[in-house]
Amino acid sequence: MIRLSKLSDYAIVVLTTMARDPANHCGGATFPCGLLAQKSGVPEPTVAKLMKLLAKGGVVTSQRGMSGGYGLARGASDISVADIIAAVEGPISLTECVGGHDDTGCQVERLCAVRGNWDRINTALVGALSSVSLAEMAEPFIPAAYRDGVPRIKEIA
Amino acid sequence: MIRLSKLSDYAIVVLTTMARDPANHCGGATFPCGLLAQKSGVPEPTVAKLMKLLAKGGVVTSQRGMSGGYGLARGASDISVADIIAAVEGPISLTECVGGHDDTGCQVERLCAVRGNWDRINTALVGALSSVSLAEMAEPFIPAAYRDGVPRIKEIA
DNA sequence: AGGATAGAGGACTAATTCTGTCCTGTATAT
DNA sequence: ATATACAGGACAGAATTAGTCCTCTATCCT
Repeated sequence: MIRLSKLSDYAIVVLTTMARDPANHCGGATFPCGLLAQKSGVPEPTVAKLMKLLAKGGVVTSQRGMSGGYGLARGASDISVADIIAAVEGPISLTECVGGHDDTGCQVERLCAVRGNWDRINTALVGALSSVSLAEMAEPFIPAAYRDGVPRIKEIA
Repeated sequence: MIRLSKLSDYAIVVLTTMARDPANHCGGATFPCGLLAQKSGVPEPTVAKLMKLLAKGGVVTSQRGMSGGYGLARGASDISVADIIAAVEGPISLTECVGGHDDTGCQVERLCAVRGNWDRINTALVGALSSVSLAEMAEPFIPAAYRDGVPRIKEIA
């Protein structure tokens, strides 16, 4: 299974929480870690770790001092899932030997003529992750049965 | 970094070796583990482990006994990278809570309204991995400078 | 038939990576 | 001045992965 680290998963959850919060409807709202932990259900130390990474990655802005906190660096539609993952986990790549890491001492290197071809897959992957924005992730999840105008139970009765 | 396990990486390398081998030009050739290890540069015990998984996943066929070995189950163009990864690592999904795992005891579940939205990303990811075939991975890697008909050094002189 | 080859299946150890937590230092608003 | 809140790094425990090995079964060749 291709795994996303839990940290990235949490990042999406926390950022989604921020994007959804009414206080952020005008944009620019800041939330301290404790509040984010409370609203999202993610443990506070973990939230703190996360936000530091996200701030460094330019996904959120930070404000120190009293009544400080973190806020989205730009609109939720302008933040892609790829941005978030890159901030938390570093550059997105499936294998180690993509992008000029000639010093990894890969024993198969001499015989491995596959290397360059991974680029295609990485490109496809990054494209897929870039095509989904935080705003889309923040949309309420609607079970398939209720999509496309299928009437609710109440309306059936 | 979204990481592919090393095993999957090796799988691509080994399968690529098989697809490229002249003996397989007519298709249906079988290679014992030892030979595959030798040709690919991947340690033999690892190759053995790999091939078992790939056989179980239907990517390769196995033939026991003397002069037996493994062969591609179908043409290299009909084997996608997604097939290979699925065989080695199990179902492709970025997060644990996709696909009805209601018993994982996810503490955030109640507050996590993101779950269903991961499907979009998973779909995009699987699409990306399905769109690249083993045959494409087996193509010799040509540095960008020499693509698109740029003459080789020899031809320049 | 008998021996040699080669895969099937599973168990196990070591290493790596990830997770989650804590501590100290610095900036800011009241 | 002081309390709040982020910045940065260090660290121990847990979980996963990697890699190896052993035994059993099937098939081919002599």
